[in-house]
Amino acid sequence: MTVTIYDVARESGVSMATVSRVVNNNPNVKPQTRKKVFDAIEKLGYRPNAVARGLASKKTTTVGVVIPDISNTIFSEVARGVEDIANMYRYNIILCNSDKKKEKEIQVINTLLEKQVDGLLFMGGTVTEDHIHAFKTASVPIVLCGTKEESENIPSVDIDHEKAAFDAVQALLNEGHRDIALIGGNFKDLAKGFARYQGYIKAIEDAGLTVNEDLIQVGNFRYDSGLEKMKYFLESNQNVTAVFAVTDEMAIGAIHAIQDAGLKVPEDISVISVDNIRMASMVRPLLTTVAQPMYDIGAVSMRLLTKLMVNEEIEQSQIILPHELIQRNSVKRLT
Amino acid sequence: MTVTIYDVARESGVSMATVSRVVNNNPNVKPQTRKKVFDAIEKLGYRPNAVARGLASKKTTTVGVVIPDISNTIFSEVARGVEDIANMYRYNIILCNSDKKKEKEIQVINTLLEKQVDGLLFMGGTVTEDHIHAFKTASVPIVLCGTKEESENIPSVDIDHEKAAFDAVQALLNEGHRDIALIGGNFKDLAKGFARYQGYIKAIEDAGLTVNEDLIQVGNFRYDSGLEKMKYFLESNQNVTAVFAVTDEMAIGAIHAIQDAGLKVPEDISVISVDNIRMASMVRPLLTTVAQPMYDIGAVSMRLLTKLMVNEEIEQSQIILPHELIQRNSVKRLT
DNA sequence: CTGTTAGCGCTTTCAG
DNA sequence: CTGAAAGCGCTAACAG
Repeated sequence: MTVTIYDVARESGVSMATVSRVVNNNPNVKPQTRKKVFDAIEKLGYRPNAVARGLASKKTTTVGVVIPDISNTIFSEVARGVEDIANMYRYNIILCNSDKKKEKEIQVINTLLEKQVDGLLFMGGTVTEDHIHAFKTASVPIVLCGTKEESENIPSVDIDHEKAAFDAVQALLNEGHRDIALIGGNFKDLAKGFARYQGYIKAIEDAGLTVNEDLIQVGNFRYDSGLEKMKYFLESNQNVTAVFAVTDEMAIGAIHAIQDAGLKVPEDISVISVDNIRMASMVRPLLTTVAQPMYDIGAVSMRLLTKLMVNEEIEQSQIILPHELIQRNSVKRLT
Repeated sequence: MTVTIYDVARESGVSMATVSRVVNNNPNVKPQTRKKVFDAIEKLGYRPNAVARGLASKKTTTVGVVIPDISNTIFSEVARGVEDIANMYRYNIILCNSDKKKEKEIQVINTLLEKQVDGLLFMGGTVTEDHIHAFKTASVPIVLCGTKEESENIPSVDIDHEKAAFDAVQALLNEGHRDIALIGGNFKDLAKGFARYQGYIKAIEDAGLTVNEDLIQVGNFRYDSGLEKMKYFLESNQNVTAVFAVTDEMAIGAIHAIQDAGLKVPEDISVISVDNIRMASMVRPLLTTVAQPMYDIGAVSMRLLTKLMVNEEIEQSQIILPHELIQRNSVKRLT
């Protein structure tokens, strides 16, 4: 039924080894022989079986990717970078959603390893002891994408979230703002929740101001919570002239809360955040934000992984990508 | 180095076959034996090799998914539905971006087939003869997700794009609008481009009106083109009271063009579209649109594929999912 | 309930 | 430049 390498060998009058060589572009084959084999392949409609190849060669040319949620634009942009580079190096991607649930993460890591992936890309929240344990049982390289862990023993690529937040808040400070509210995220989320919160604190204190706890609310990174927390600030009559939201989505929610209250951004209140999702330039006013290079985070992670998979020399295994303030129209100088 | 089923067999004093049975939950194993085997597995840290299993059993429990662009929210929401259901039935997903390029599509279909996936989910634009040819060489089931092809011989799941557009335009008509502009998409895209255009035409004609070619512009489905085409209508002083954009993104672009011109939505011009992406409820005014059940399209496709993969009886292989008008705030009755 | 024995389709020494 | 042969780690009859 299915045509195998053996059939091709017989048809073209050579051995399996030779067919294997031509299929794998091994140069040690006489052109004539090569042609005979190609003809037979064509004639029989032969398609190499990657599973058999994987078993024999112990390489599957596929890498496992564990991602919190592919339908979340941040992650899907990262995933695109991952896939493009994977594709460039002829790897395929097995994608698994984890919803940031530890159990699920560990579970998918294991099934990915059973599938004999040549490498693993892990995107997610926090890397716990259990994760590290699971990684240790792997005999293939792993890189953390958009996260990192304390010991810095596992290769990773991310931005400096604290500094990004710091820069955002400082941009507000530079425009004369002093009463700056924070719409943060769960501190359990080390990167976006905690580090970005820290950046806010640090910027405020660096400016010689004191942090006002009343000006801090924590949401869940999403639009609705940004809207809700901003509404709270407005209704509780806090005297804020600017707000820093740790994600664009929350910032956009905040903008709408402000607008819904009959106020204007940035005339009445300025808004800034971190991320630069596509939507940031699809709102009115256009959102000023600190851009995190999503695509690049994915692309660079994958590139790093490809090197690791072929035991290439690595100069730097803890990569911090640069971020950049994108000035648009949601921040105004305080007069 | 790596521990195999053979090592476990030796360690637990049984045969490979028995180990295989307990690993695969075959009930024909005495509890005691089962326990011995589990102990050995635990002790040796055995992890089944899915590649070897795949070669021996001719099943890989993985399905290939070809998707135009995972970073596009529409597709990533569909992909989430696909993954959830795949996961539920213990399948893994190999994801390949195609950018809707025919060459790339055909190419990834082939590599997916080489990887011996148990089934294929194809999302993309148009299904050509070449695609059909590629599908024919496959010995595994295929389902089209968010597309379909003329002959209706390939299982598919999608919505009725023409009817969805028709309903959107009719909603405008019902509110008294007569001068309705269309911001369409490339007609080469049969589903979103052509079918939705047809729905517009049909609704206008059904209402006894005549189509005004001056009120038709075609964009590229994205935000910027919606903005630009609307700007054109505004500047060319067309007397429109409402616009139907074939995608939410273009509709949001149109809303912003209107607002940028100092007019209001829906007071001055009403806007409606089809899709209901998440962003539709993250803009001001909230976008009125005909919802296409993205997640379900993915979920149902995958469910259909799981049935096909186990040769289950299929009652219906051309599935049309329902769409629904979501009334929000971007449409107003013409007074 | 358990063991034996063929392969699955390919890569990879090792010879020549 | 080419061929023979030994697996890769597992499943699936088949026999008992």
